[in-house]
Amino acid sequence: MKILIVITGPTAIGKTTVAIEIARHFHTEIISADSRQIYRELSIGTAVPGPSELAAVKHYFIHTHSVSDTYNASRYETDAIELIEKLFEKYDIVVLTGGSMLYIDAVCNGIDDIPDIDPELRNNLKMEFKNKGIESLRHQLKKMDPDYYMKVDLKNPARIIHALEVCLMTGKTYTSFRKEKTKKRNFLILKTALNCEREELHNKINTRVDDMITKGLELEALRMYPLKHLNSLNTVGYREFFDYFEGKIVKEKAIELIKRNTRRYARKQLTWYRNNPEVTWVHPENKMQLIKFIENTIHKK
RNA sequence: GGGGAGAUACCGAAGCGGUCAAACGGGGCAGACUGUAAAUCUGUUGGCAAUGCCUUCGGAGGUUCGAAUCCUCCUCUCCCCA
Repeated sequence: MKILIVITGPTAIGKTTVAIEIARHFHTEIISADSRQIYRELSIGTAVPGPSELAAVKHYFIHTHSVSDTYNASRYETDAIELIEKLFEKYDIVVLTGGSMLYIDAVCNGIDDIPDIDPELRNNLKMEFKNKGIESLRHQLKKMDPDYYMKVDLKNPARIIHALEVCLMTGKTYTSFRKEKTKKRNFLILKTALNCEREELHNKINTRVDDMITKGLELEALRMYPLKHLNSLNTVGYREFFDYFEGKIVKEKAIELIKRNTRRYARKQLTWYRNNPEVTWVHPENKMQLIKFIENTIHKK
């Protein structure tokens, strides 16, 4: 039986270090599940593994794309599954690590097939939202896909726009694409997540952000400033600096906001799996517990 | 030493006799989530055995059927004049 070991958890908890130790222990490789570390222009602000870490274990999906490429959870699913199958020809165990919960979900459970959306169409809908407000979008969705209209969060423009763009693009309802069926994978998935006391996590986040600043996050963000409109740069650590560059806030405020927004991001990540019984929680210092847990599972199978 | 302004929940800040456990903002916490997901959106935020009860609006008294709101004294902060 092939096993995919998922190691996730909030940002700054120490996933990289743990994943490397686990991968070395089981003599295998690491697939990154991080929606921002895939961009080669982003290093400091996304805390990509350093050269020595990348040399210690082979990593995939780090710096593989450009911020101007379109990438999303569905593409990641396709790419990752293809890679996982290839790696399983060589290894019995593969490690998947990262904090992008939707990406991990796409690999574990699959995501429905929906045609690619024309960027212009999306833009038009965005403009419509800006000019006419959400009510106009709701009204259209109610007509085009009443079933989904009943289900969606009607206050969330992103959801409504997405459903609408699918309807307009395909001429079919968004509901018709939402099979919501969990895809069966031909390998076992072991879900683990790292976590610690909230205060400890906040300390880790603060020191990490300070560290990013000394490493030159400001300059990295400045280089990205001309591309600030890209979704890939709607990212904690960059957008706060963009506001600073535009004189909207002072630098100290930007740094403070990066810390706050990172904390919030960590909280959202925790919410994703907190009540999921499939997930085994481990303290990042407790690698032995994690290794034992994995070995026990292997022996049972 | 003289004059003035103010002390409100985690923070900032409204309220100026009942409809106040107290607007609003921030922060915190909780949650949703299927192609933008480090995104987007929502709820909650004195305590509890909770359609009610208890303790709160610097402190101590007082007026009143009733006070965060009025009066007296005290403590502290800020500003102006000396």
